[in-house]
Amino acid sequence: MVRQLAADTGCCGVTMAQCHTLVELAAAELSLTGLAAALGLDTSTLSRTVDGLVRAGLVERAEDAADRRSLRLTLTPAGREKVGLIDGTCNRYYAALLGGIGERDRRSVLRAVKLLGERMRSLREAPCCAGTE
Amino acid sequence: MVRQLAADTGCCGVTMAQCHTLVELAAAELSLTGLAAALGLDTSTLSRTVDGLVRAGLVERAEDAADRRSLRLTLTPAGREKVGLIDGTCNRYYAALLGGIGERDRRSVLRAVKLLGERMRSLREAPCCAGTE
DNA sequence: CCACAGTAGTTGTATCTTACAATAATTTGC
DNA sequence: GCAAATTATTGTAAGATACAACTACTGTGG
Repeated sequence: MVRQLAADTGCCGVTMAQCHTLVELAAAELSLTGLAAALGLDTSTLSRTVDGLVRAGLVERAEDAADRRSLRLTLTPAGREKVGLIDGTCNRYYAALLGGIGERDRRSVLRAVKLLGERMRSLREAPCCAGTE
Repeated sequence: MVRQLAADTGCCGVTMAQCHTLVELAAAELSLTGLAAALGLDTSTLSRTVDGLVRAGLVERAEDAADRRSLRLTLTPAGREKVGLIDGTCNRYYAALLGGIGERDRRSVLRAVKLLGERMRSLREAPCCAGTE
C-alpha cells in the first residue's frame, strides 16, 4: 500500500495536484484565490492541497501585511528544488516524445500544439470525453 | 492540456469514468477484465463503475454461457442512445476546435496529433505533470 | 465612526476515481 | 479429481474536487 502511494505519486514524489500547484507558484507568488483562479479550482480544494505542501515543507503560508485575510504562498528552497526536478523530468519526457519524430515533422507538431492550445483557451467550455489520448 | 479540459464535470450526464466505459463498450462487448485491460484500470474499479451504469440503466450484466464466472457487458438501448449523445458532443467540440483554424493549418494539426499519439503510445511511461496548462 | 456588505481562507460533507487485498465462484490443467 | 489459475465482487484506503457553512477581516455609506 505504501508502494501504491509511491507509484501514484509518480510525479517526482508529489501528487499531480501538488505538482500543478508547485509549478504555478514557481511562476508567481500568489494568494489562495489567485492560485484557485490560475488553476481553475475551488479555494477549498487548494486550501487542502496547500496543507499537504506545507506539511511536506515545500510551500510556506505567510501573512499579507496589506490584507490580513490574504495569504502569500511562497516556495521554500526545498520547493524550488522540487520544481527544478519536475521541470527536468517534464523536459526529458518531452525530449523523448519529440526525439522520435523527424526534424521537419517536429517543427510542424510544435506549431500545431501551439495552435490547438490557443484555440482551446479561446473555447474554454466543458467538453466531453478526452478522446483517443 | 487535454486533462485540463477533459476533466471536470458532466459528460452528458455521466461521469468521466462512466463515459469512457460506455464508449469502450460501444466499440465492443466485453467482460469486466477485458474492459479493465482496454481502459488500463483495475477490475475492482470497473466493477463499481459498471454498478453505476447498471443502476442508471445504461449497461446490462449478462452471464456468459461459456464461462459462468465471466460477464458479458452490453449497452442497453438507453446506453446506446447516451453514447450517441456523447459522440455528438465530442464531435461538435472537435469541430469547434478545428473550425477556428485555417484549412491548411488544420491538416497539419490533424497530422501532428496523430504523430504525437503514436509516439506517446510507444513511450507509455508515467508522464509526470501535464505541463503548461 | 460604525454597522453591514463583500472578500479570503478553512472546515464539514459528499461524490468520484482509483488501487490493493481478501473472498467466493468457476474453470482448467495435470 | 483436486490444485492452480481466473473472474468478479467487496472491504478498505487514499486523493481530487466542489458546495455550503463559518470565521476573520476589509471597505463603504450613512
